Amino acid sequence: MIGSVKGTRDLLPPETRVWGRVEETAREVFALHGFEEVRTPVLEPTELFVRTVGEATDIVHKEMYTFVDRGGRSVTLRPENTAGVARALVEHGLVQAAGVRKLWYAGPQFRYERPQKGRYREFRQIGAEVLGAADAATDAELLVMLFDFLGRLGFTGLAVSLNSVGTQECRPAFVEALRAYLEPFAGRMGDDDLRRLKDNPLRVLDTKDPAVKEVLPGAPQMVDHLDPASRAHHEELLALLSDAAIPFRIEPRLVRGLDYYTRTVFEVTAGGLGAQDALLGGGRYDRLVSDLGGPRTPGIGFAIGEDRLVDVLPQAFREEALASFAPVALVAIEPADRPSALALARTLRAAGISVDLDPAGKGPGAALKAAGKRGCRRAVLLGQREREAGTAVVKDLVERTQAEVPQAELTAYLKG
RNA sequence: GUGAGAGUAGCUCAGUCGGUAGAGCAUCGGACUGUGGCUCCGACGGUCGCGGGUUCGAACCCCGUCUCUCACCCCA
Repeated sequence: MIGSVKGTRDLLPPETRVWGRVEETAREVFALHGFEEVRTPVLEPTELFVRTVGEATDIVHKEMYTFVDRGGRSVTLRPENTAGVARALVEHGLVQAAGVRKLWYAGPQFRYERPQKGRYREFRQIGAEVLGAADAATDAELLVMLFDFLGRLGFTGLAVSLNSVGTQECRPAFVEALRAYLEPFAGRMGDDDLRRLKDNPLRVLDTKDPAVKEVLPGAPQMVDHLDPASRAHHEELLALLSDAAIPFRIEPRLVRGLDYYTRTVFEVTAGGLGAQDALLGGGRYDRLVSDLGGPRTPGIGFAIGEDRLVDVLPQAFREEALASFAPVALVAIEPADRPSALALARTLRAAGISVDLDPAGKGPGAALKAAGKRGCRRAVLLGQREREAGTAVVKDLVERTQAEVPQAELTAYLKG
């Protein structure tokens, strides 16, 4: 037997109904906020991610599916989607100084990691990006949209964790201040934190080591080292979110794993996800487009881990989605009933009723049993008697009741 | 890349001291040729993840390997 590749999985019915509903909801909500869909290739030039996500990041360093294609080009299965969206906009000349682009996407991403709860090698993200707007109001509106989406899925009690990581100009000074503060404590650090201290001291703020956590409250904070413009941006965002009643937490130690973030960064965590508890993450990336050779264009976006989202989806939304697929089973009792069954199916479908046509053969008993297992809630039976009377028997498979209905009234009966 | 646990029928699992494998559910057939879910009877179904070793003999012990689960790392 050939199994699926490690860390990938098949999504099968009825679970795919839930995924479909989540994606439909995203499409609706995002459209209400003026976002349009964008689809970019799964395969991108390796250089795209090296330049944007950052050569020193774990994603680029050890998690990418990178290979040389038959033409000798180094290509990579995208580990995230923001770089691809930015690349596409630059390539097609769609970023102009004056224009604002609001886009969303949904699709598979790939990272070569050891699978565990909430983490797969192929995973799906639903994300949105705003390019061409640098103001705090844009950040706020993006988060408003995000919470509108989460709210429609039925999530309650979620809050967004917020921080500012400053800019390329003010961050180095902070990093040095942090390093200077942490170095005296190197003696109590394990190998992981020593490596972080050397390569990327910001990551030490994320440590899980209790001995190191102990000294973090005294560490310098990024918010105290922001340049005046970044500070003003941060404070304006907090005020706007308060006004909009978006639940947020200021998280001075929040850092992100992608190099391209500037100023605003955020994430939402959720219970029930195990150790990988980040449901979504995002932030501002004011240098990304220019780093790709485009005009200087600010941007901000988020990416939701769809696998994780579905994993902790509120029960009511899940149940509604599962119940949303319930075609009417149309049973031709004898082979002679097939022509009229086909014609009737066509009429019902034209009226917007989902019809699952059962093959004649094993008798109505077997057909009804099979229909119930497929999730049909109602069945329409057609046999010689009905054919002669111009009627059909409509059976409620849940209530176990039935009624004989004139075929001319069937559409109205089934819709009513 | 590191660590821990697990892999037996389609699914959930049992399998004693090492003696050539079982249950429930599901599936199929029958009781029941125009009305399902309950019940009863029967059948189908396994290279015990894979490979090697120890042994007269391995689902069971040993080694390797693959996959899954969880955690580290990292992130969505």
